[in-house]
Amino acid sequence: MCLLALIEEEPSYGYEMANKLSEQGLDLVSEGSIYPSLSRMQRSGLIEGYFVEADGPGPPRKYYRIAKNGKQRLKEWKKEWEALSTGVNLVVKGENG
Amino acid sequence: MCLLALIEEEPSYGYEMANKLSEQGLDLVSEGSIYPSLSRMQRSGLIEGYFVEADGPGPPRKYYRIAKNGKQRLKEWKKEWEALSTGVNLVVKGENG
DNA sequence: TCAAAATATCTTGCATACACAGATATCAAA
DNA sequence: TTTGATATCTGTGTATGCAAGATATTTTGA
Repeated sequence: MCLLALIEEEPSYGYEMANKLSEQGLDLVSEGSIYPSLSRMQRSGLIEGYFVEADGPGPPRKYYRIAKNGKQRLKEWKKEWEALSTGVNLVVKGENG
Repeated sequence: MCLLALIEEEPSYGYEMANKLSEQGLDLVSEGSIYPSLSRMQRSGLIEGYFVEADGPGPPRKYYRIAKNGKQRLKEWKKEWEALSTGVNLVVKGENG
């Protein structure tokens, strides 16, 4: 979901997304998770990939943009995340019967 | 973490915890996940189990109370959850570089 | 009396996700 | 020409989650 959310804001590539997530404290998400996840999302039609030559050093970057299905899926995922995090917060803060 | 948090508040048993979590909208957590998870936590010393006869129908209930290691672990998990949910919320709300 | 329903736990089988580690490729700078 | 930064991808082991079903006990009601 986070990868999709980043891509929705603006197209990006794996390496850059790993760094962005890491900046937000989500450094548990390593490249070994990100690349397979991006591949899966492309295969299932949530995102579209295209290559862009790097301006600096390094091989071509595989950029991804969000697809129509991806926008829909992201909306659902956000709702699910909302419900999940709300529920978890209620439980860990001890507000339950 | 949610199971531990429930048990810390007051000792409980799997079936009851499943219902409590479900009330908070966490009905993704089915019994097929809860019982193995409780067993693992007992095996690793985070919680302690004991049997209590049911007052209504049904077989004896396996109650769990939190152990010393469990309290410590729960504190860590809460901190991790805090960092994770904060990070995810920043990303899905589009507040990143 | 006997069947059904509610309560409660546990196990097996399957799929999948992920982290870790390492392989690979490209280009710039020293 | 070697090092370092950038960038992607893959293989392996482990953990985990769920669905589904087996099992047990007691109450309720037909």
